[in-house]
Amino acid sequence: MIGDRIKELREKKGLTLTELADLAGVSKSYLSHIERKLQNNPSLQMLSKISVPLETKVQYLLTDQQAPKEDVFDEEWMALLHKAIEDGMSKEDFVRLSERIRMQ
Amino acid sequence: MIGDRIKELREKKGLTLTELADLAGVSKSYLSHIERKLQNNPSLQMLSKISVPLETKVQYLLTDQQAPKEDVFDEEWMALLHKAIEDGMSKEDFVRLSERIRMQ
DNA sequence: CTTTTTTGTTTTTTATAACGAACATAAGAA
DNA sequence: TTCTTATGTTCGTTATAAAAAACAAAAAAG
Repeated sequence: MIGDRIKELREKKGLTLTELADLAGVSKSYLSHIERKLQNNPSLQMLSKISVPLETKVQYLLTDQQAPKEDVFDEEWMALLHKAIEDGMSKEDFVRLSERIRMQ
Repeated sequence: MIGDRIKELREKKGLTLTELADLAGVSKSYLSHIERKLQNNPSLQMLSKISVPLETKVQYLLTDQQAPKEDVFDEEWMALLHKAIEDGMSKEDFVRLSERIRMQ
């Protein structure tokens, strides 16, 4: 549910509800309602505003963290992989290092 | 913009505006407004309803029409990443790992 | 051709998202 | 202790998302 996701990201950033509301330019009353799921139908613009101080994208607000298997390759993963490849990571590099990390 | 995206997917599926509205359970008047961008602030529930007959996800409605993810990376990359994730690699792990590769 | 049905648009109305202000509660400072 | 100050909640209102209905234009059927 979107309310849980927002609260989770907000607290991960160490922001209070009031702080996030101010930074995002939305009312804290409504943010409170959303987080407690008294309302759970925010608009795109609302989500877009909130995503800025949370330093994320609207899409990521919608992905729940216990992603089902088919959802493993969400947009965020794709972005990360894309950037790594651009930075010069080869498949061999990846295999080598990921195995080493797994072993330790 | 979301209206263009919806119209694009609707037409790709060969659906009329009225058909999509009926299938999704939303009013055609509002759908018309959204597609023509007279309104461009739909709610999550609205997008969720529309995503069903369009056979897509809300997240994908929000992504602009770049190449779908399957086309960006090849099968081998997908398999490698999939395996690594199954072995417990988190996004944070991946970022650390790719930074190390970049540094070497 | 005329009539009917399909398409999307415009208008009007209703429901509710979202706001601002008042409020409660607790934590910290005096 | 009492007085602020920071936090989130509840209340009352406003703005607007979304529906329903009426409409226009075209396409298809007769």
